[in-house]
Amino acid sequence: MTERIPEADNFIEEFIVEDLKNGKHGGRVHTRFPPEPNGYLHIGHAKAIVINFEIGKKYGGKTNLRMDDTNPSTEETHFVTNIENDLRWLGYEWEGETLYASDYFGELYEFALRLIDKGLAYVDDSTVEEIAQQKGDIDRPGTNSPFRDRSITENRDLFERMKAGEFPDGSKVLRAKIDMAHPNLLLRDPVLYRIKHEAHHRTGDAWCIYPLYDFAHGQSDSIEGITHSLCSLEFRHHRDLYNWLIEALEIFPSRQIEFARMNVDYLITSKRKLKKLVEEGIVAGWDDPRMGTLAGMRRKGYPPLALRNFCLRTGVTKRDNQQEYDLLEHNVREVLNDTADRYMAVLDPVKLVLTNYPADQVEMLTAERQPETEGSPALTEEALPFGKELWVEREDYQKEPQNRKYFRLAPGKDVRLKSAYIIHVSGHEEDADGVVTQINATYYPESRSGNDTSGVSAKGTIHWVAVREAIDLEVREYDKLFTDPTPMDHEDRDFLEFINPSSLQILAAKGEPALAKAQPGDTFQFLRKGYYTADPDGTPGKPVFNLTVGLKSGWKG
RNA sequence: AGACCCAUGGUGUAAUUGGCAACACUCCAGAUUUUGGUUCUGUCAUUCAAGGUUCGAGUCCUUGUGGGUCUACCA
Repeated sequence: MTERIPEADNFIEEFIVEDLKNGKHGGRVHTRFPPEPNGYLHIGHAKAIVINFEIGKKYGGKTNLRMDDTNPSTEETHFVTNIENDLRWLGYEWEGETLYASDYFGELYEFALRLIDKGLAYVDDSTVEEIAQQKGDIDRPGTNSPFRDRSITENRDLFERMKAGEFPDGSKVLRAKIDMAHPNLLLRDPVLYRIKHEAHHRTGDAWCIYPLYDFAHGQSDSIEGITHSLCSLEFRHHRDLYNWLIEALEIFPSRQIEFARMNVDYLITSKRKLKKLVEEGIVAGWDDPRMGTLAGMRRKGYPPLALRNFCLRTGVTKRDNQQEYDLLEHNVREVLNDTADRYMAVLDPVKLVLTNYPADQVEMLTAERQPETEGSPALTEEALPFGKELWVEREDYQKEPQNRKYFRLAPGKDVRLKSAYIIHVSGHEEDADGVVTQINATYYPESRSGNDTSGVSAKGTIHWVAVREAIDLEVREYDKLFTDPTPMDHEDRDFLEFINPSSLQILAAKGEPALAKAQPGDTFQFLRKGYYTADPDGTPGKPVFNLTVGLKSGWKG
């Protein structure tokens, strides 16, 4: 077998390549994504998912999905299903079944016993406050617990009785016996097990003692034979404990490597804050398109490929980073430009009447739907009704344009109606307030799209919808949820002070009839406006569309 | 303040591990365009500071500066 090791693209892969070259673990690479099933996945998780799964894929390895469910108080099964859905949607399939740290409770308990037997763990009767007190300070060594020197026999007995349910919550914990003066506070006799007489979402009442993160995560990695355990920077200090436990327990040496989590402008990734947005009714739910959750971005219409590209292209390093919103949106547009079919919808309609067009005539034109891709022009398909009365965009009309380079509707202008005719604008009617109520124009009968013999040239092209055949659309125009790119970074102000009051505008729009077939999740480009995705709230009679991302506009009028 | 981590255009990431600092996004300008979209071309802009090693330093060393993380019976 001649194995070629792929070239490393970042420092984590450099470590992996190094391990591979040294023949470590027999050339095996095994990563994992270990969410806690107590909330919804967000863009930050997406980054971790992409890193873990892509590395697994790249180096011929495997990636597990493991629920880090060691705290019965906060975890629920329905989150598990959600996480699985999000992962599949993102485009990843994990190795085998979904795994659970709680499946290892038995082994973990044995590990604890092993530690006790080695004199490396003890049962402590101190209270939470006392333990915090003993911990010392950042520049003050801690002090030993009065229970630190219990005999192995006594520790074993006490721990077994903890498990048997003889003691109430909080009365005892199991602690590792390391060094109360260690510069890394995590090694000052960390708590390994706590008593919680609570039912667990999977193990039910089988246990009343539960391991803490530091005594569950690394051990789960070991049990699963994870070779590279990738996590975010804030776990750096845990690595010392992670390694200490591997040595003490003499178990499979998984290697923890930390990378910087991804931050994105205008998006928050704090579970607690996300929850607050939902609970205070600031957003419609966890899947509100303004949320940085995967569910929200899915509903907004972000293609999974765009998210993967975004995560991949922003790289993997150890420095704090703040990604620009523009880059996220660029990745979304890039994918959608290649994949979204094109339709016309008028978001802010005003009536346009073609005075020289027969009143009862309806013409079926053809429109280009598929986007033009390299080498193949846009395909022409699907009928598009045209008539005397049309809806056009209010902002596409100006009574007296100031800019000489304005090419859209205005008195005296010739403008192309996309896929239809060129028209000559004669003028408009307005109400007492000067608001335009109708635009009048004539059309050039020989200028029909596809066989234009009129000789008329129009600089501008606008979208439109035939009044009689138009269907009603509810269009939800989403904007950024916050007015500040980093609402969490203000020590003196709460992030809720930066809520964008106009992050959602609901529009009564007019769409071409073909749009009636839209299924929830379908994304289209509304010509000249943006990409819109059909929302589950829509009904057959009245589709609802969410703004996924707007088109860029080079117009600086 | 102790330990640990980090520092390259506006943002993010590269630089064959000591050999002409580049790519993407953004901005701006132009070409093409029946979407003021896409595509194409071009412009502006970068190594935290000081010292040292070296023919040569973004890269190695020292000191400093700035930022981050850590004192939950959460993960």
